[in-house]
Amino acid sequence: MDEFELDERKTKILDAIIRNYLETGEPVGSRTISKYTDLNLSSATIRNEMADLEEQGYILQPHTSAGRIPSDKGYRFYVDHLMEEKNREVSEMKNFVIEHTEKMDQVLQQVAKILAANTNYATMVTAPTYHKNKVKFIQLSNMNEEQILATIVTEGNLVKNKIIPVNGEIDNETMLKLNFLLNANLNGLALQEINLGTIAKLKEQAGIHSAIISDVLDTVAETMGQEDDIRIYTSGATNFFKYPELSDSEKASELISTFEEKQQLASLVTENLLDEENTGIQVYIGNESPIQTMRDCSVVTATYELGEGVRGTIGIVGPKRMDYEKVMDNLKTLKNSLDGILDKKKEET
Amino acid sequence: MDEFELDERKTKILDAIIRNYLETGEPVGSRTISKYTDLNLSSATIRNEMADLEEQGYILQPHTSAGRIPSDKGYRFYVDHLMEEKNREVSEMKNFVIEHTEKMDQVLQQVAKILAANTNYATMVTAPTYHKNKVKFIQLSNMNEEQILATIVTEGNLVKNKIIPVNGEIDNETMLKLNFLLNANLNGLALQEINLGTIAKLKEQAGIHSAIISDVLDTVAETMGQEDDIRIYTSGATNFFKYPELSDSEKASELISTFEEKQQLASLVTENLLDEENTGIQVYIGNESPIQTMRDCSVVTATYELGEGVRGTIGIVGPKRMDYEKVMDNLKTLKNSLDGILDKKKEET
DNA sequence: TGTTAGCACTCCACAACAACGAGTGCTAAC
DNA sequence: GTTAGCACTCGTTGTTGTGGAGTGCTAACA
Repeated sequence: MDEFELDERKTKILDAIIRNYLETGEPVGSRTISKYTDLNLSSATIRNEMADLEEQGYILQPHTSAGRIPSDKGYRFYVDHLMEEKNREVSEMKNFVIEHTEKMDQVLQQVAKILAANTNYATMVTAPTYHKNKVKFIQLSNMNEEQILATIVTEGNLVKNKIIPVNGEIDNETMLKLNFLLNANLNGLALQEINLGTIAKLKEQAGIHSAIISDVLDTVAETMGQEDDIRIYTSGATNFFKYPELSDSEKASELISTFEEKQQLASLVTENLLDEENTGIQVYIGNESPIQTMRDCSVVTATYELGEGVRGTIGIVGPKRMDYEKVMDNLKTLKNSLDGILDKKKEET
Repeated sequence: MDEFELDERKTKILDAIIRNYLETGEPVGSRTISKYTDLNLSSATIRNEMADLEEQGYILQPHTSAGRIPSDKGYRFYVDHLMEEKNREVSEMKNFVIEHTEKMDQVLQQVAKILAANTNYATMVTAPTYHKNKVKFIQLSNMNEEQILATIVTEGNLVKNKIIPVNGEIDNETMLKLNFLLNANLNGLALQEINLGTIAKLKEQAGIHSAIISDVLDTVAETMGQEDDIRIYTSGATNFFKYPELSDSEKASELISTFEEKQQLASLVTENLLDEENTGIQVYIGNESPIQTMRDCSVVTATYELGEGVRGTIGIVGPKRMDYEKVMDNLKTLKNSLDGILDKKKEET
């Protein structure tokens, strides 16, 4: 119950300190606050209050004769209680996304880019993964004597192909039979529902072609079980240079590396994606983040859900003194634009 | 005819200056060279020779009382005439690549990573593009009442899918006819060979389904005309920080941005890929590079050819004082490993 | 009892300055 | 043609001192 530790005046002062620091990035002194607020208090009084706030752990003094900066606890209090939540429009984005849903990867890259340009922070967007996704359609076709092509489509319209080598061409009748077999047994099933029983039955009915069934099932598993390669798009990694507290070459280098080796970012994502309840926005301040290199940063992520079970994450990484209001506003609007797009598209047509 | 401008002694001195500078990154003075070489000359003599070399444009003096550093012209001379070309083995890479040719994108990312770790420079690898590529197989299939799935496979085994909306299901007979039509008319053709005549003929034969043919042809064009989205994998962008001459935040930021916005790197690639003759290794020193942000860097690229017409590029970007011998050695070995892999694989099976 | 003015103190930032040394060009002697 | 010697240049590094922003504390005040 943090908020009961602070009376109204202390709260106002803390709010003023943080807002000021968010703007300038410089430690803020008592005199500044005395003028900045409408409290009509002298700097001396403010100093007393600041001493208290420091004792309670909301602010820090980089060195004896400097002003104060917010601590992680201070930021957390700000995000939880002080910040106003705006609700602007980012409607251009909405239309943009809706109009281009086919070329998902380019759209997501573009989303990351626009968001980075908009906020001046580093951004990441993960491609939607298809939790609870179901097989919609499977097609085997003869390509030539040595190869057949397997195509698998899921409910989320994710398509995957595999070229399967075979010995000698398979005649058309067998092909039709195999196609029928696969679709009859697998369509509408989620990955978890395809159990050993189903597989055994399939293979039995396929007779001598059971090897092909195996290959197809492998591809199905690969298509639907995405955990090994979440696609992550990033942009604006060099924005870290814009904030002196992150721009010394060691820190910047670490952070940018993390963005370059995109897989490291996955840990920011996975826990949120799996949590069925979580539909909102997460804020990690400093050490709250699961990624060590980001201990001097804040991370804000939002989970979007294009359609039933089709989820991805958008994240913004910046200095702890990031403009939380703006960032969360951006993320919310974006999330709202993306949520349920698949369903909306269906309704339209 | 640069080499006739320099007598043997001047050449030796220039060689010594450049090698020394490659190692240290510091301007090198006459005394150092006097000891570094086996010429048994005093520093004063070296100074005289250095004055000549400077006048001829091979070396530069950052300021009056500093040693000399190589100019672009100096590096060029070094690369063209002085450097020894080693031929070590990077055989691990070879096996690695051969064993994993299915998951191309992961392999290429890995290649970029290994190369970056090996050289301590920034690296880029472009996915092979399929020049002169031909249609191998086209398959349309009914997914449900509203959608059909088009799958296109090229000679290079590049597969692309498109979901095409239709009004009402198409009966199986029509489907077979359309499939036959497409394959009979398009198989074996390169993009350039699919002309208006072919298209008109196709549409005519398709009758009321000519709209579907249009959609399929669009997808074919998209699959084979790759110029808009060359996939580029990068690694080690933060290596720029390792070289003081590139690590000030402005320069580093520019360079890293260029690597992040991968599309900007495409200009390094396109000219080489299209040039049928070019099979070797390109070196761009300083302003020779087509990318402005790399004026303080050197870029070395190699074009590999997995199979007939299936080409990609590997590039290394580092400071002008990069270890050209090592870099070119690495690239050559890698290139040799990749060249003709598709054909080799065929022979194996 | 809470608020404020005043003051001595701390400590960082920054500029000025000096000392150093690596390297040069030039001259004169070998 | 080569080299020793020397005066000179100029960037680097370390020192020193000054200014200012901000603090904590004390004492006076409402």
